[in-house]
Amino acid sequence: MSLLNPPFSKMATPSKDYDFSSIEPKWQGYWASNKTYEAKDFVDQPTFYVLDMFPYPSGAGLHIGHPEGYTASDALKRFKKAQGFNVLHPMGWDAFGLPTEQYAIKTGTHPAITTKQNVANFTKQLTELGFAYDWNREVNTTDPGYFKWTQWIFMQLFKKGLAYVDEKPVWFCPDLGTVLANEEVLNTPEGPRSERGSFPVERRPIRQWVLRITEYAERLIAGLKDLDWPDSTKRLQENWIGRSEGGEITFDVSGHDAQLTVFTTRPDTLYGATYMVIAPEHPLVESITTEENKAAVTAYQEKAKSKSDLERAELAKEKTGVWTGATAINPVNGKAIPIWVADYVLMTYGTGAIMAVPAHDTRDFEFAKEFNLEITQVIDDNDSASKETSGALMEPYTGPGLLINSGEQSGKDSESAKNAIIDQLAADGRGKATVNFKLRDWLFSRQRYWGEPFPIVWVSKEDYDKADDSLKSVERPVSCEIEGQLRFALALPEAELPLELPVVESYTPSPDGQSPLSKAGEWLHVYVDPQTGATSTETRDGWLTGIRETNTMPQWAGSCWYYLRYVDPKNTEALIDPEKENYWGTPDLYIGGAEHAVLHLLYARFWHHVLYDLGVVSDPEPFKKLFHQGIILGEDGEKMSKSRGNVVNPETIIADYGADALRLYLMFLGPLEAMKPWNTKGIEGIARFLRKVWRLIVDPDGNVSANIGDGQLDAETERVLHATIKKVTEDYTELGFNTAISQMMICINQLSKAEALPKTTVESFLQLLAPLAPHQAEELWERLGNSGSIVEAGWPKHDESKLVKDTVKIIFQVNGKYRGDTELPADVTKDDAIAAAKTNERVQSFIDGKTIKKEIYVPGKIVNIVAV
RNA sequence: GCCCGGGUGGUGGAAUGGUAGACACUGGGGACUUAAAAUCCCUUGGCCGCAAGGCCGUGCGGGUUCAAGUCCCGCCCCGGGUACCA
Repeated sequence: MSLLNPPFSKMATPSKDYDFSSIEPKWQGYWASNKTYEAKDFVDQPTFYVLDMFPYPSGAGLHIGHPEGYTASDALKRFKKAQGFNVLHPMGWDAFGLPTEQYAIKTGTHPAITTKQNVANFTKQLTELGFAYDWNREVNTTDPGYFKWTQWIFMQLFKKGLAYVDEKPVWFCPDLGTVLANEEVLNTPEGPRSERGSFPVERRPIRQWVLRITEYAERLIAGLKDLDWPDSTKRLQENWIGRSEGGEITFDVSGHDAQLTVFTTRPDTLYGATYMVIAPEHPLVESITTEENKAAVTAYQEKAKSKSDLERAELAKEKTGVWTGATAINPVNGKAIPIWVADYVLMTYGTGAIMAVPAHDTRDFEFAKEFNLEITQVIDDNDSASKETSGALMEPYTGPGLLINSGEQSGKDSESAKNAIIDQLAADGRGKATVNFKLRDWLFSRQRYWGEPFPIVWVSKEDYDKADDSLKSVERPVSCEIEGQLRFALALPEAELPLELPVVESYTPSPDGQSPLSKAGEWLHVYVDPQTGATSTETRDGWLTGIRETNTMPQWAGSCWYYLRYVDPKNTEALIDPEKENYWGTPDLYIGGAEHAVLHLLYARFWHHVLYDLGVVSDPEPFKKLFHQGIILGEDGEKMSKSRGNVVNPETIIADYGADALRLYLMFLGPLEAMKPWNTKGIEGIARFLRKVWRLIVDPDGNVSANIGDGQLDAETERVLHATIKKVTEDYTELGFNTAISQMMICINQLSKAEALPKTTVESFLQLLAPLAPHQAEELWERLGNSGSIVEAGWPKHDESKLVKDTVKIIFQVNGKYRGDTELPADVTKDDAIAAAKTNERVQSFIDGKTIKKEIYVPGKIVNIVAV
């Protein structure tokens, strides 16, 4: 055999049988040149938009995880197209990103060049898997024609007052001279270290852009309600946003003209507040700490600063803290209570200060025990909490109950006391009901080269006043200190977009953590027309002196809205044409990994809500229906990774078995949403199935099999065929590919037994197979004498009447146990079925001499006789 | 700790409250072949039995039901997410 046999090939397929290595490229070329899967705007057909999470085109190429979700969407696309939908199934590249930039730092290769090569490689690999995307709609986040609109969206956020600048602590590694993302920092016994090189890292406050996602928190929670998403993902987002209702209460600090405001969800426990805690970073620490306590407090603050969040959490078991020496006055009972500093209180949540109620809060209880602080019970536990003989609590009681030791509030139940106490405080302006969110504003800048530049120019206060309002965030001007000078942010005019990245000599951030763009002198310094915002490198009369923003946007930016751009990818006038937006709507289905359950999906929803407010899109929610494909594990059941050496490479599988086999096998492994181990041996069964299909239609000489013609199908085979059409259609609709494939296996086993096969029968079968094994299906479709793509032939329909059997198998049970069965007419009556059961010998032997208590007949299925 | 998933043969998995193990993989036996590949047939949850057949069996313990892998209650184990959110 001519193809025998590359040394590493497991291929066992003679070319005569099914030569996928030539058939597959043939059809890939056919779909491309015939634009079989081109999505046409405004065609009078129902539309279906299926969206994949687009990949980051890494140098490593595709791994087996990519084809899993992509096979599902490709199959669904082909299925929907055959059913007569105008299908939009595009692909693109989330191409800004760290690895490309690091490669640039190492080799000096411009990231755009690397990106281009990687995209070419990914495109080739995706094509070889038979994914027929509408490449006319390809988008690339690094393409200026694309990021022009990413920048445009940012500009709208800026003008709406949803963007601001703040000094936020970020991880910085002096040895690497770079800012690191949280996930690039490891927690080691020696303290936080860089993942690469294991150098010490520290938190440094660096100027950052921040987006006010928290202003949309309420809407982002409310919007979840009507989404067809996995419940677990919805809950994850809900918890992430973390809405909690409570109140703010203001305490006076004794001996100071200062107040301490805390957030609490339990205002009902206010009488039990026996001390207060403020975060080490709290601004009041310096002013209220007494002389005697200064040294200890400062030392504690220093220690807290060097701890990572992770350490702070891990060391949580043992509570630490120091007293400031100051006290506060509990507004309801006038009691003076000590103010402590402790890192179990986070500056980033609420007000950075709490009232501690040790009797009714686990953390406060632990802390009070550690430092011997007073514990006053104010909610009656109804004797449910364990106590010492003295009556003191041995554990905090966090449940509801009646108030005790609470002055005039005593006797109220805790639920109604929450409002009552807040109302009481509100009367003197010491409290109000508030809602707090765990969600924090979105840190939206990176000190990197390979990202979208911000369309922002910084100018002095005087110049800012001269500039036209259309360039400003009018309601909330954005300002900050740059190089010791107070500066204000102006947006570029739309005509200046896209603002492209300058050519730089080095992609490494500067030693102080500034972006590489800060060294691009010519690009950096500009003059600005105060009226239009136009920029120039040369000054003109009355123009303002500005410097550009040197941070770049994070990778999330480009992926926040790409699904909109697919609808109108080449539009230079607008982000999206409203008529096209209206025609296609938002994706009917979004398939992607659960690892993006929170961040990507939340950020994209936020932007979409903003675009909705701006009138750019007609619906506030972008992803109505979401599906998470599972993860393919290595053969050892562990996560695939190079270090474990259990990585399965799709290219090798295609070389050995073909893309159709890989696609089918990926879907056959188990439910799409499940986490499942790869098993290379298992693919044999799929390869066998495909060969069987081939042999059913093509004889050993390569001609159409002699038994295919216009013969008559026997009744049982016909029943199986129609059952298969029905099941496969239902399963595809719900992405139940594994069971659809089983059913097709059952069908092919039945068909291979049939003596005569009408051509239409095998054609129907091929139509069912085509979404998953498109190459082979097209090839056989053609060999059967058809022209055009199989997808154009529509989708087979089952005939319910062919499914009806004349007889049904009735199971006989005695006391719920199987004791026999028989074929009976499908319309058998209850009495006849029971009578038949009683004549069965085995049934008789189990009911003989017993009293029949009950007889149950489940029509068409079961007779159960209860006898004792 | 909290929040999600999930525990079914040697393996991946299937099963609107109605014969548990479909469909595959692996293993065993056989046919074809000089041989191999490919293909086809039989067999493949455990125990007992020559057989007919019987008993047990879906993580564990209870419960509801004529009937429970499926529903309810209480646990155990595994995987993922999250981390003092006041």
